[in-house]
Amino acid sequence: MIARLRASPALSPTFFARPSREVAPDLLGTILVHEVAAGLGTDGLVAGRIVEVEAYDGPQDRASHARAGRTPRTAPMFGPPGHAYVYLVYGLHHCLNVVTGPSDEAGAILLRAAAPVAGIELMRARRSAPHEPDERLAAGPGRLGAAFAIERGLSGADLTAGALRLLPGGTFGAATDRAAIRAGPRIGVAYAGEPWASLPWRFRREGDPSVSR
DNA sequence: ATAGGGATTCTC
DNA sequence: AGAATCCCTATT
Repeated sequence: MIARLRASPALSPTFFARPSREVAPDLLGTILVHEVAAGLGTDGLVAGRIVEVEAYDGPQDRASHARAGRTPRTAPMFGPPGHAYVYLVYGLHHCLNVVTGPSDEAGAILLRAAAPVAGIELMRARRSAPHEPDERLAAGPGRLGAAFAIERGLSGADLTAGALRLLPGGTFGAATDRAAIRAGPRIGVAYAGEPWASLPWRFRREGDPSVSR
């Protein structure tokens, strides 16, 4: 399993070069992999199947971090597709996004939850959650960040090549069928006002136990 | 320089 | 329901 994950080619930049709300549902079922080099304490490979995402658009989307235009923190959102945008929320949790659309047009997709497929004990150790069921270890954007050892230094990293990457869905096990995808409003964006707060830009696999609560 | 607040999670 | 906790962004 680990060897196959290491050998699999990642999704290409062209996959991400579309509007975030179009890429978002296609991300369900893809596999997030992060290999951390030995010697850092919590080294090893972890992987999980993406089961929940949220699309964010450019400055016109008042729920998006791009609403203030290009700033030091959000610069990756205006960069090339397929790269990471990482931020710290509430001073506590690191959240991982994938940048979409062409360079100079802001767009990103927040990875909100994944079903663990490899490195499960490593995820449990990083989360310091000895009694958490396997399927809940990356159930939520902050939990996913901790389980996958996401940090701000990864913001701007290329997710189509490198230690942190996304693999196509369907390669390992069944592909996610479109009928099982459910759309709804994004979480925690009431401050954006209408219509942004109600747009159905959160996508998840219906009934999957790893979706956030 | 400083104030206000957040794309969350855990515990009480 | 409330706390934890840091850094971003806008304003003075």
